[in-house]
Amino acid sequence: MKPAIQRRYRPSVLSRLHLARLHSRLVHDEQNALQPYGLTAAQFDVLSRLATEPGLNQQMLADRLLVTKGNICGLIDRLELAGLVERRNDPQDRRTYHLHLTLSGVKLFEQAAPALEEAIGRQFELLNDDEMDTLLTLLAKLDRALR
Amino acid sequence: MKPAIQRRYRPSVLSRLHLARLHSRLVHDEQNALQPYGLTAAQFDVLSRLATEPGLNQQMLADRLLVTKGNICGLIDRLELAGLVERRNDPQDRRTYHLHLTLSGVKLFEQAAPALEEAIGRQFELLNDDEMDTLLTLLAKLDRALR
DNA sequence: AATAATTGGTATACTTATAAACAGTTCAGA
DNA sequence: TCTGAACTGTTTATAAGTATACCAATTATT
Repeated sequence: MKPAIQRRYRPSVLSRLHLARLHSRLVHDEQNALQPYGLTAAQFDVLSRLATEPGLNQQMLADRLLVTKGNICGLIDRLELAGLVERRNDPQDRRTYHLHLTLSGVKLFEQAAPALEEAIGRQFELLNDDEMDTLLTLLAKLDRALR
Repeated sequence: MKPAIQRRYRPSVLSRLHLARLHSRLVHDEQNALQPYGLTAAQFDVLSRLATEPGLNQQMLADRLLVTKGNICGLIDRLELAGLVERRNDPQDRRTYHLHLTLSGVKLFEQAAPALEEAIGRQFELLNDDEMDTLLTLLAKLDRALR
């Protein structure tokens, strides 16, 4: 039973490790919440974005979600196959598609969204209003630094 | 130019969105820092863990990194092929391997680690000591809630 | 008008991740 | 002893994700 060597990490590295592990756990938790609806986190993100900005094209959607258009292409393929999203042609520009939720896409999103919100609420319920505020401020500050 | 519909999110959901975007940017940034060394973030994580806990088996390593053993299997395959890690047999238990860095694995890690630390330092340099402390506390609190 | 540069979507190859099934090994207990 | 449960690593199928190269369509430049 030799003790593991404990490195002393610098505060920034320690924060980064914590953040990575927390993120991993949050994602795992949310996958569970979405599973009953047959959605992955990435698919939900697409539905969510298209619910608020219908008609986006694939490149713009990729920019919103911070992923590549190649990734979006496959995601939309699967969502279209599942009948949740449709590609509509643009009469002005034949390179592009406008993405829209189908009726069942809207319905599924409206069921899944509250379930996910509730799961997220539970994840953060240990924080009081002040702490939540502080966290938001710090995250925003870091976010700004990397843009 | 129709304005995008702005949903009003609850604080917990807003925090979660911020956190997801921040994580995405941090990862992207770190991939860039590791690229000169021919390492991905996942591969670096393996090297880092094996540097502090040599002799781990694949299941234990998977537990440490919060991933599955199936994932580790492929990761180690590639790292072994690159000559950075080796699998050593256990004379007592023929099911298991002990994982060790090779000499070049150690060397590469010792080059890449400071570069990554520096990148992480830059990511957090906008926070002063107090803020860093607060962030750590909040992350730890959330982390605990999900364990 | 002709050509060049940019843009949008797709295809391919690779890495990472999960879950589930599988094969061999170890070990506890009847 | 032998049988069954548990464990270790591998494989497979599926889903994301990147980077790169490509084609077709649009826009800018000369």
